[in-house]
Amino acid sequence: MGDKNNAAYVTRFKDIIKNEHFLFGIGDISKATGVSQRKLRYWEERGYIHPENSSDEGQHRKYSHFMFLKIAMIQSFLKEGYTLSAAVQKTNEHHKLGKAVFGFVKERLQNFTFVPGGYEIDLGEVNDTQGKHIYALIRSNKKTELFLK
Amino acid sequence: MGDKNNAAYVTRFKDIIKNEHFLFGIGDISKATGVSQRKLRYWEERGYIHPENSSDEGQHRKYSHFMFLKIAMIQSFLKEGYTLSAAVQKTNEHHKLGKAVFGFVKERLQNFTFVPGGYEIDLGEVNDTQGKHIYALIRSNKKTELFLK
DNA sequence: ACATCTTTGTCAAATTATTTGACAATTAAA
DNA sequence: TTTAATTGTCAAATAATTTGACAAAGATGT
Repeated sequence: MGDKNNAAYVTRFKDIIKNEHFLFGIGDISKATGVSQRKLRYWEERGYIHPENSSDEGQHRKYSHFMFLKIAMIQSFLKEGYTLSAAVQKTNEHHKLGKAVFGFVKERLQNFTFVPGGYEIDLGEVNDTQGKHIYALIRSNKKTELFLK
Repeated sequence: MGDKNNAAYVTRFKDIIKNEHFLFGIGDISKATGVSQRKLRYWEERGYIHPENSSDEGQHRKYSHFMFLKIAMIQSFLKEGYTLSAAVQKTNEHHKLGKAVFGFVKERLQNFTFVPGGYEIDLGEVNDTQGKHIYALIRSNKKTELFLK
């Protein structure tokens, strides 16, 4: 159980991560994924990826986090020997996984308590457990533990 | 239980999110947080925030996701009426929460199953439950549910 | 083996975004 | 009211990206 201050902090934190909408320049994506800018423009030309730009937001390509994950995934399959179009197909099979995974934590973060070396995070109620919540105990240099309370 | 293909996908996905290291330009941060570039440079001057640059990575300021969260949090406190130094202090109280929260999901993602409208994600074993795992059922337009299996 | 197609690299000229330094304007504190 | 802190604006310079073009490399098909 976090105290009142932590609840406010979490509310603020949740608002930020829930609404975070950041974009990367092509150079940033290239460096972060190891895919050259030339490749990125070609993939765009082929219709595999899309920058996210509105007309009032500058003339440079800007990519979302979702697109970053997609690009990294395509690259990963390419490295495995897949052809480009196959890599794109494999990537698209679960193109919503990233949204789901990160969306999960953004939705489920209820509260947190500061503990020695880290945090205990309340992820909310678990079905069929008489109202028990699942907590993640996250400490530096230790494997995260999950427990019910 | 995901099948063999999904386990490989998750491994790849985990590798990407675990090692993701992306950086934002100052314009991107400014747009994403609503904090002007002038302000960001002033906060840097004051020692409150730091771009992350190595000498071989260009001359423009580049900020990490962690720094993005910090900046957004400071802005949030400022909007609440705190002085800049107080906002920074409040933000620094839990400067590791972001790392903990996102680190949790990166560490704990075990596997996933595609279900109608979304995914069922296995987050691994829960203490004192005879080896049961906690699953998140994430579907579009539905609240995420957690259950033990 | 050769021809064709796809993909990636390189480069120049132009454009856009960021930098620094400086000063002004606004806001907050004493 | 004065002083200090914070933010806005601007010019000149520099860095990063754009587009178009062509070359080079790699893959595919006959």
